[in-house]
Amino acid sequence: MIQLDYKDRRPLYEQVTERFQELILNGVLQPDEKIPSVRSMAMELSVTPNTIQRAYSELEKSGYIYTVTGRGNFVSSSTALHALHRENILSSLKTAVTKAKSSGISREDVLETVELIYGGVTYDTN
Amino acid sequence: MIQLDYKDRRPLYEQVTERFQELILNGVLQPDEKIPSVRSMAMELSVTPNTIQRAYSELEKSGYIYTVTGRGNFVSSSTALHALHRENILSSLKTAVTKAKSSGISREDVLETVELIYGGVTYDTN
DNA sequence: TAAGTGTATCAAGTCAGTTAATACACTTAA
DNA sequence: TTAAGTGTATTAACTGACTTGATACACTTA
Repeated sequence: MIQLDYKDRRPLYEQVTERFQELILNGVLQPDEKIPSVRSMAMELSVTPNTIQRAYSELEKSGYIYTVTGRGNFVSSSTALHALHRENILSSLKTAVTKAKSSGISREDVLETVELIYGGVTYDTN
Repeated sequence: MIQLDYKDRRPLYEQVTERFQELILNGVLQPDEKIPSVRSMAMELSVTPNTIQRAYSELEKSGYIYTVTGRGNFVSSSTALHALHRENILSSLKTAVTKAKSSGISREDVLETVELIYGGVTYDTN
Protein backbone atom coordinates (compact mmCIF):
# COMPACT_ATOMS: atom_id res chain seq x y z
CA MET A 1 0.00 0.00 0.00
CA ILE A 2 2.80 2.36 0.94
CA GLN A 3 6.39 2.27 -0.20
CA LEU A 4 9.09 4.35 1.46
CA ASP A 5 11.91 5.71 -0.65
CA TYR A 6 15.06 6.20 1.34
CA LYS A 7 16.76 7.89 -1.59
CA ASP A 8 14.14 10.61 -1.31
CA ARG A 9 15.45 13.65 0.51
CA ARG A 10 12.11 14.34 2.11
CA PRO A 11 11.29 13.05 5.59
CA LEU A 12 9.50 9.72 5.96
CA TYR A 13 6.41 11.18 7.57
CA GLU A 14 5.98 13.47 4.58
CA GLN A 15 6.17 10.58 2.14
CA VAL A 16 3.52 8.71 4.11
CA THR A 17 1.31 11.79 4.19
CA GLU A 18 1.56 12.36 0.46
CA ARG A 19 0.92 8.73 -0.39
CA PHE A 20 -2.25 8.64 1.65
CA GLN A 21 -3.44 11.84 0.02
CA GLU A 22 -3.09 10.14 -3.35
CA LEU A 23 -4.89 7.00 -2.22
CA ILE A 24 -7.73 9.07 -0.83
CA LEU A 25 -8.08 11.45 -3.75
CA ASN A 26 -7.94 8.62 -6.27
CA GLY A 27 -10.72 6.82 -4.45
CA VAL A 28 -8.62 3.80 -3.55
CA LEU A 29 -9.55 4.58 0.02
CA GLN A 30 -13.27 5.24 0.26
CA PRO A 31 -14.94 7.79 2.54
CA ASP A 32 -15.35 6.55 6.13
CA GLU A 33 -13.06 3.64 5.40
CA LYS A 34 -10.65 2.81 8.21
CA ILE A 35 -6.99 3.20 7.46
CA PRO A 36 -4.31 1.05 9.16
CA SER A 37 -3.65 1.81 12.81
CA VAL A 38 -0.61 3.78 13.84
CA ARG A 39 1.09 0.72 15.25
CA SER A 40 0.33 -1.70 12.42
CA MET A 41 1.43 0.85 9.83
CA ALA A 42 4.63 1.38 11.79
CA MET A 43 5.26 -2.37 11.79
CA GLU A 44 4.58 -2.71 8.08
CA LEU A 45 7.00 0.08 7.20
CA SER A 46 9.59 -0.86 9.85
CA VAL A 47 9.28 2.57 11.34
CA THR A 48 8.57 4.08 14.73
CA PRO A 49 4.91 4.68 15.62
CA ASN A 50 5.88 8.30 16.20
CA THR A 51 6.62 8.77 12.53
CA ILE A 52 3.25 7.39 11.46
CA GLN A 53 1.57 9.38 14.20
CA ARG A 54 3.04 12.52 12.76
CA ALA A 55 1.92 11.65 9.25
CA TYR A 56 -1.61 10.96 10.46
CA SER A 57 -1.64 14.24 12.39
CA GLU A 58 -0.81 16.10 9.19
CA LEU A 59 -3.53 14.25 7.32
CA GLU A 60 -6.08 15.12 9.97
CA LYS A 61 -4.99 18.74 10.16
CA SER A 62 -5.45 19.15 6.42
CA GLY A 63 -8.78 17.36 6.54
CA TYR A 64 -8.01 14.16 4.66
CA ILE A 65 -8.88 11.92 7.59
CA TYR A 66 -10.66 12.17 10.90
CA THR A 67 -9.73 10.49 14.12
CA VAL A 68 -11.75 8.66 16.74
CA THR A 69 -9.75 7.90 19.85
CA GLY A 70 -9.78 4.24 20.68
CA ARG A 71 -11.24 3.29 17.31
CA GLY A 72 -8.86 4.51 14.65
CA ASN A 73 -8.44 6.89 11.73
CA PHE A 74 -10.97 7.14 8.91
CA VAL A 75 -11.08 8.72 5.49
CA SER A 76 -12.94 12.03 5.37
CA SER A 77 -16.06 12.26 3.27
CA SER A 78 -15.27 15.80 2.26
CA THR A 79 -16.22 16.77 -1.25
CA ALA A 80 -14.56 20.13 -0.72
CA LEU A 81 -11.33 18.18 -0.53
CA HIS A 82 -11.46 17.41 -4.22
CA ALA A 83 -12.10 21.02 -5.11
CA LEU A 84 -9.16 22.07 -3.01
CA HIS A 85 -6.96 19.47 -4.63
CA ARG A 86 -8.04 20.60 -8.07
CA GLU A 87 -7.01 24.14 -7.25
CA ASN A 88 -3.64 22.95 -6.00
CA ILE A 89 -3.01 21.02 -9.19
CA LEU A 90 -3.98 23.94 -11.41
CA SER A 91 -1.79 26.23 -9.35
CA SER A 92 1.22 23.98 -9.92
CA LEU A 93 0.39 23.89 -13.60
CA LYS A 94 0.30 27.66 -13.77
CA THR A 95 3.71 27.83 -12.17
CA ALA A 96 5.14 25.38 -14.68
CA VAL A 97 3.64 27.14 -17.67
CA THR A 98 4.78 30.52 -16.41
CA LYS A 99 8.34 29.26 -16.09
CA ALA A 100 8.17 27.86 -19.58
CA LYS A 101 7.00 31.16 -20.98
CA SER A 102 9.61 33.18 -19.15
CA SER A 103 12.26 30.80 -20.45
CA GLY A 104 11.29 31.62 -23.99
CA ILE A 105 9.54 28.35 -24.73
CA SER A 106 6.87 28.89 -27.38
CA ARG A 107 3.17 28.46 -26.88
CA GLU A 108 3.21 25.76 -29.53
CA ASP A 109 5.81 23.72 -27.68
CA VAL A 110 3.78 23.95 -24.50
CA LEU A 111 0.60 22.92 -26.31
CA GLU A 112 2.42 20.01 -27.86
CA THR A 113 3.46 18.81 -24.44
CA VAL A 114 -0.13 18.98 -23.26
CA GLU A 115 -1.42 17.05 -26.27
CA LEU A 116 1.34 14.51 -25.87
CA ILE A 117 0.04 13.62 -22.42
CA TYR A 118 -3.66 13.88 -23.18
CA GLY A 119 -3.20 11.52 -26.07
CA GLY A 120 -4.23 14.03 -28.71
CA VAL A 121 -2.75 14.75 -32.12
CA THR A 122 0.99 15.28 -32.03
CA TYR A 123 2.77 17.51 -34.46
CA ASP A 124 5.37 15.94 -36.69
CA THR A 125 8.72 17.37 -35.72
CA ASN A 126 10.86 15.45 -38.26
CA MET B 1 21.54 40.70 -6.30
CA ILE B 2 20.80 37.78 -4.02
CA GLN B 3 18.24 37.58 -1.24
CA LEU B 4 18.22 34.78 1.30
CA ASP B 5 14.93 33.53 2.64
CA TYR B 6 15.25 32.06 6.10
CA LYS B 7 11.65 30.89 6.02
CA ASP B 8 12.63 28.63 3.13
CA ARG B 9 13.16 25.07 4.25
CA ARG B 10 15.98 24.55 1.77
CA PRO B 11 19.62 25.09 2.75
CA LEU B 12 21.22 28.45 2.11
CA TYR B 13 23.79 27.15 -0.36
CA GLU B 14 20.97 25.75 -2.45
CA GLN B 15 19.16 29.08 -2.54
CA VAL B 16 22.33 30.81 -3.67
CA THR B 17 22.90 28.19 -6.34
CA GLU B 18 19.40 28.50 -7.72
CA ARG B 19 19.46 32.27 -7.75
CA PHE B 20 22.68 32.38 -9.74
CA GLN B 21 21.26 29.88 -12.19
CA GLU B 22 18.37 32.24 -12.80
CA LEU B 23 20.62 35.26 -13.22
CA ILE B 24 22.79 33.37 -15.68
CA LEU B 25 19.97 31.85 -17.71
CA ASN B 26 18.12 35.15 -17.91
CA GLY B 27 21.22 36.86 -19.21
CA VAL B 28 21.56 39.21 -16.26
CA LEU B 29 25.01 37.77 -15.87
CA GLN B 30 26.74 37.66 -19.23
CA PRO B 31 29.11 34.91 -20.43
CA ASP B 32 32.65 35.31 -19.09
CA GLU B 33 31.47 37.92 -16.65
CA LYS B 34 33.03 37.68 -13.22
CA ILE B 35 30.72 36.91 -10.33
CA PRO B 36 31.39 38.15 -6.77
CA SER B 37 34.23 36.43 -4.94
CA VAL B 38 33.52 33.83 -2.31
CA ARG B 39 34.51 36.18 0.49
CA SER B 40 32.69 39.29 -0.71
CA MET B 41 29.53 37.30 -1.38
CA ALA B 42 29.79 35.83 2.10
CA MET B 43 30.12 39.33 3.56
CA GLU B 44 27.16 40.62 1.59
CA LEU B 45 24.89 37.81 2.72
CA SER B 46 26.27 37.67 6.29
CA VAL B 47 27.19 34.08 5.78
CA THR B 48 30.27 31.93 6.12
CA PRO B 49 32.56 31.70 3.07
CA ASN B 50 32.13 27.94 3.30
CA THR B 51 28.47 28.23 2.40
CA ILE B 52 29.19 30.34 -0.68
CA GLN B 53 32.04 28.04 -1.58
CA ARG B 54 29.64 25.16 -1.61
CA ALA B 55 27.16 27.01 -3.77
CA TYR B 56 29.86 27.91 -6.28
CA SER B 57 31.09 24.33 -6.32
CA GLU B 58 27.62 23.18 -7.29
CA LEU B 59 27.41 25.80 -9.99
CA GLU B 60 30.74 24.73 -11.43
CA LYS B 61 29.89 21.05 -11.25
CA SER B 62 26.70 21.62 -13.22
CA GLY B 63 28.52 23.83 -15.70
CA TYR B 64 26.99 27.21 -14.99
CA ILE B 65 30.31 28.81 -14.08
CA TYR B 66 33.99 28.06 -14.42
CA THR B 67 36.71 28.75 -11.92
CA VAL B 68 40.18 30.19 -12.26
CA THR B 69 42.18 29.85 -9.07
CA GLY B 70 43.52 33.15 -7.87
CA ARG B 71 41.29 35.10 -10.25
CA GLY B 72 37.71 34.21 -9.49
CA ASN B 73 34.56 32.58 -10.83
CA PHE B 74 33.13 33.38 -14.26
CA VAL B 75 29.90 32.71 -16.08
CA SER B 76 30.10 29.86 -18.57
CA SER B 77 29.55 30.60 -22.21
CA SER B 78 27.78 27.33 -22.76
CA THR B 79 24.96 27.32 -25.25
CA ALA B 80 24.24 23.72 -24.29
CA LEU B 81 23.27 25.10 -20.93
CA HIS B 82 20.18 26.71 -22.37
CA ALA B 83 19.17 23.52 -24.12
CA LEU B 84 19.55 21.64 -20.89
CA HIS B 85 17.50 24.21 -19.06
CA ARG B 86 14.80 24.01 -21.70
CA GLU B 87 14.57 20.26 -21.19
CA ASN B 88 14.30 20.71 -17.45
CA ILE B 89 11.47 23.18 -17.82
CA LEU B 90 9.58 20.95 -20.22
CA SER B 91 10.10 18.01 -17.91
CA SER B 92 8.52 19.92 -15.02
CA LEU B 93 5.67 20.87 -17.30
CA LYS B 94 5.07 17.26 -18.23
CA THR B 95 4.90 16.33 -14.58
CA ALA B 96 2.36 19.06 -13.88
CA VAL B 97 0.18 18.14 -16.84
CA THR B 98 0.34 14.46 -16.00
CA LYS B 99 -0.84 15.14 -12.47
CA ALA B 100 -3.65 17.27 -13.82
CA LYS B 101 -4.78 14.50 -16.12
CA SER B 102 -4.61 11.81 -13.45
CA SER B 103 -6.66 14.08 -11.19
CA GLY B 104 -9.44 14.12 -13.71
CA ILE B 105 -8.88 17.68 -14.88
CA SER B 106 -10.08 18.04 -18.46
CA ARG B 107 -7.90 18.83 -21.44
CA GLU B 108 -9.91 21.99 -21.97
CA ASP B 109 -9.18 23.25 -18.46
CA VAL B 110 -5.49 22.64 -18.96
CA LEU B 111 -5.50 24.41 -22.30
CA GLU B 112 -7.33 27.31 -20.75
CA THR B 113 -4.62 27.64 -18.14
CA VAL B 114 -1.98 27.69 -20.84
CA GLU B 115 -3.79 30.34 -22.86
CA LEU B 116 -4.38 32.37 -19.74
CA ILE B 117 -0.64 32.70 -19.23
CA TYR B 118 0.34 33.06 -22.85
CA GLY B 119 -2.18 35.84 -23.21
CA GLY B 120 -4.31 34.06 -25.74
CA VAL B 121 -8.05 33.73 -26.08
CA THR B 122 -9.79 32.57 -22.94
CA TYR B 123 -12.95 30.54 -22.98
CA ASP B 124 -16.00 32.00 -21.32
CA THR B 125 -16.85 29.81 -18.37
CA ASN B 126 -19.94 31.68 -17.16
C1' DT C 1 55.56 42.39 -1.91
C1' DA C 2 50.82 42.97 -0.55
C1' DA C 3 46.18 42.20 -1.41
C1' DG C 4 42.74 39.50 -3.34
C1' DT C 5 41.49 35.15 -5.21
C1' DG C 6 40.02 29.85 -4.84
C1' DT C 7 40.59 25.77 -2.02
C1' DA C 8 41.00 22.69 1.96
C1' DT C 9 40.51 21.25 6.63
C1' DC C 10 38.89 20.87 11.31
C1' DA C 11 36.13 21.43 15.44
C1' DA C 12 31.95 22.88 17.14
C1' DG C 13 27.09 23.99 17.29
C1' DT C 14 22.21 23.88 15.62
C1' DC C 15 18.26 21.74 14.07
C1' DA C 16 14.97 18.46 11.92
C1' DG C 17 14.05 13.93 11.71
C1' DT C 18 13.92 9.60 13.76
C1' DT C 19 14.25 6.02 17.12
C1' DA C 20 13.09 3.77 21.47
C1' DA C 21 10.64 3.26 25.57
C1' DT C 22 6.95 4.21 28.44
C1' DA C 23 2.56 5.74 29.95
C1' DC C 24 -2.39 6.91 29.85
C1' DA C 25 -7.28 7.18 28.23
C1' DC C 26 -10.49 5.31 25.26
C1' DT C 27 -13.26 1.53 22.61
C1' DT C 28 -14.37 -3.03 21.49
C1' DA C 29 -15.10 -7.85 22.00
C1' DA C 30 -14.67 -12.00 24.70
C1' DT D 1 -14.97 -7.21 34.11
C1' DT D 2 -11.04 -8.02 31.48
C1' DA D 3 -7.86 -8.10 27.71
C1' DA D 4 -6.52 -6.39 23.44
C1' DG D 5 -6.35 -2.81 20.27
C1' DT D 6 -6.80 2.00 19.47
C1' DG D 7 -5.03 7.21 19.61
C1' DT D 8 -2.13 10.36 22.19
C1' DA D 9 1.68 12.29 24.90
C1' DT D 10 6.21 12.58 26.78
C1' DT D 11 11.06 12.03 27.32
C1' DA D 12 15.85 10.90 26.19
C1' DA D 13 18.98 9.86 22.79
C1' DC D 14 20.99 9.41 18.19
C1' DT D 15 21.97 10.76 13.38
C1' DG D 16 22.93 13.53 9.52
C1' DA D 17 22.75 17.79 6.97
C1' DC D 18 23.72 22.37 7.45
C1' DT D 19 26.25 26.12 9.15
C1' DT D 20 29.63 28.60 11.65
C1' DG D 21 34.33 30.06 12.84
C1' DA D 22 39.06 29.76 12.40
C1' DT D 23 43.06 28.72 10.04
C1' DA D 24 46.07 27.56 6.33
C1' DC D 25 47.97 27.28 1.62
C1' DA D 26 48.62 28.14 -3.44
C1' DC D 27 47.69 31.12 -6.97
C1' DT D 28 47.18 35.82 -9.60
C1' DT D 29 47.36 40.64 -10.03
C1' DA D 30 48.77 45.34 -9.24
